[in-house]
Amino acid sequence: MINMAKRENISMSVIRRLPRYYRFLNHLKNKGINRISSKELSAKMGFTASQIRQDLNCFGGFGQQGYGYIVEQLCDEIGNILGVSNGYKCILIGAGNLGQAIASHLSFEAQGFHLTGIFDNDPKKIGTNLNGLVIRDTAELESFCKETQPVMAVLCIPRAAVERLSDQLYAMGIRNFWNFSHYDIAMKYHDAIVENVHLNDSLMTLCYRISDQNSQKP
Amino acid sequence: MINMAKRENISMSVIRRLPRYYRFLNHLKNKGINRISSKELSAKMGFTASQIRQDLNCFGGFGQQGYGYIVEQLCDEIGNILGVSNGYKCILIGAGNLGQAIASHLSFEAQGFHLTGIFDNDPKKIGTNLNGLVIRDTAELESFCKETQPVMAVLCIPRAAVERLSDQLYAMGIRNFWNFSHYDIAMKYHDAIVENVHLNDSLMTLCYRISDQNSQKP
DNA sequence: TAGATTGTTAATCGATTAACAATC
DNA sequence: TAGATTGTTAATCGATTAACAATC
Repeated sequence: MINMAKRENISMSVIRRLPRYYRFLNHLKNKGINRISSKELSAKMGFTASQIRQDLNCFGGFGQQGYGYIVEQLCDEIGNILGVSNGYKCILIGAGNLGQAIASHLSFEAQGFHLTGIFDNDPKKIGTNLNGLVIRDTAELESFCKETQPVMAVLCIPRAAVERLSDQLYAMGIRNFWNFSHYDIAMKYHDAIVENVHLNDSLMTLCYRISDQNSQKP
Repeated sequence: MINMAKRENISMSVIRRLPRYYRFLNHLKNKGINRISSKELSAKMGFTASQIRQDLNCFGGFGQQGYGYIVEQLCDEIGNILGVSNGYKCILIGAGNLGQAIASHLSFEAQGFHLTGIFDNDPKKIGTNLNGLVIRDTAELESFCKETQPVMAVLCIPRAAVERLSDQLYAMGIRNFWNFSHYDIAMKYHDAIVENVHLNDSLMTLCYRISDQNSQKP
């Protein structure tokens, strides 16, 4: 809705850098810094100034020639582009350690989403409170979704459970997933948006890099 | 150590795909599948067959012409490349929700690392048990590291705490970090390997993609 | 042997960087 | 105005895909 003028097929490489810009600019804004040039930002963030200008200009000309960018304005602009105040309704499935961590994360820090329901199938957990929300029985999923129409589901359940549940969620109209399981859900649905957080993959990558560095030493 | 013959400056794009290969091949192996061609794997994983062959050949010729790859052999080979049985000693700092989730994750699922210590500065947590390890006072960090020489540190603490602690960890010889904070630690040390998991960034990316798709609908 | 599929080289595509005219 | 820095086009670099000879 906002400034869609220029936007057209933004590449994933650019999209993945946006939150980083937002993070840094927010930090500068809170520190009371007013103005910044792409060159200065480049030094702070480790991107080239050229890339920063290139990235920003996918969405519009936010700077002033000869002057640079106004931190607060640019920050808000990127916030809007990201949709930090969209408040998309979402549900979280799986209230284990990870689910609990994500739930508190979602309530306190994250923006752009509004957590409306938490589900688990452990009788010990059902009915208890987590960050101001009562944990519901997975059996209630269908009625709950019919009523509240969540847009996104956070999947903090094991692989096998996702294989079972994802079809149900899809059938209920959910097309967006934040997936923490090892299951590659994106292969299944052509019109779903899936953001994966594969912690194991991340850790293995680190392991490779450590091994690799060690083997390159004399 | 193993098959370093071909390996030379592997790109991050390739490295990030390795755990995914490992995951899929492991799954096939467990299902008792013996043989697979790059074409079949391509259909399952959503990479092109060409890319799969290209990737694997960074490390060696693991296949047989006219036949394909032996699943178990290829899986083990990639496991070795990743270093899944290296058992690098590591410590975890921050036993909040996320830290707890990661600790159980590390003990049960992840490979390549061995968690030897957990630290927090909350008196309520210190001394309690988490996944078979006692939570220690952050004040003991130095003596503990001198004694056990961990190679990697998992950072499950807030940004401000990382700013303070990272220098200490670096001074104690730790050069590898699995960083869950919003602080970009990699900018600080030229010789550190940092694997970031920025959950907020991931979530914001998802938010952007949802907004973007909605705005492109009629 | 014929068919299949690899390993590898060449072609294409996309992303990053450099350069510079426009302009505040 | 002169200096600075953007927005944007062109050049470079790297990653992916296609093609095919080698060979099981």
